[in-house]
Amino acid sequence: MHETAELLKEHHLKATPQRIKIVSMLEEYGHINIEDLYSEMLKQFPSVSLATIYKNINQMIESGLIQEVKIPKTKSVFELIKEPHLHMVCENCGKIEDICVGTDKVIEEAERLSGYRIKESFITLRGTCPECR
Amino acid sequence: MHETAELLKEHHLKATPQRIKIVSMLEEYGHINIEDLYSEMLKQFPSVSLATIYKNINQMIESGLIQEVKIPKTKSVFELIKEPHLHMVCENCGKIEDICVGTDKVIEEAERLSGYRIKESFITLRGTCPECR
DNA sequence: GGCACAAAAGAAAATTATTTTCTTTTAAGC
DNA sequence: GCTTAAAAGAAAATAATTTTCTTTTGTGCC
Repeated sequence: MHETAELLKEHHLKATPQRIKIVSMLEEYGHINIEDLYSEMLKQFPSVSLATIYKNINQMIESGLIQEVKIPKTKSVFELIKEPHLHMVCENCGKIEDICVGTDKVIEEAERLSGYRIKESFITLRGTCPECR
Repeated sequence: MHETAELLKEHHLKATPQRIKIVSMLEEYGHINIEDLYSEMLKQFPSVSLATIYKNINQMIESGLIQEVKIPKTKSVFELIKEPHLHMVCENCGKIEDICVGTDKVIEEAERLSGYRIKESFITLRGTCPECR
């Protein structure tokens, strides 16, 4: 059995063709929004329902397989959960890239200044990518 | 004329009572979502329309007076634009606090690693506040 | 202070996004 | 292969946001 199916099973989700496709797309594209997910799915599953997309995305979030990335001024995208990273968004071409830079410093200082115990960090930086300059 | 009206004028927005109230609330609460904005407005303007809230919020965003803060797992809030800061969200009580900690280090390093020219940073940290521990 | 007018408010309808319900289909264990 | 709980799909329902249109009002100007 291929790995994507395994991944779903580990998260207590039945490995349906639609789900396998969703996860494959997340692996392929890294970040994808509902609209693109749906139109890509339609190519392979002409009768797929948007409800199926939403239901699956929500289940995958609940099971801890993926997370929503809310981006200022843009539609949310979804991504597989992996090691901590930050998001670079190009305001020109819309591309989103992960940067695995140590965010420990900000977190540490914010924790000290605020007295909060920080569990998760969501960092999105906007600017222009090298190709758009 | 009071300062809030001045602020609106500077942003080329007519100083209507409804707008003055919205800005006052943003000043008072710091962060507020559409729902709370609406229910607070209703107390003073019983016939205010949700469309008025949305239209004004959008105009204020366009004019650069406020910005939307998209928070993972929660409704967006709006805030007056001021000096750069990050957001601390308590996952227990939902409180949102601004922390004016230098985020320059991450930005600098992300810029170096990614080759992007960064213009804006959106940093949200989730955890538990001192009162909830 | 009163007038003129563009802009804003409010009401209702329209659109878009998301969720729910219900029936049919299917993956997974035996 | 058979059973069954879970998932897919279709359609309706709900929620969120925007648009349209008419009435009202803030602002500049006299």
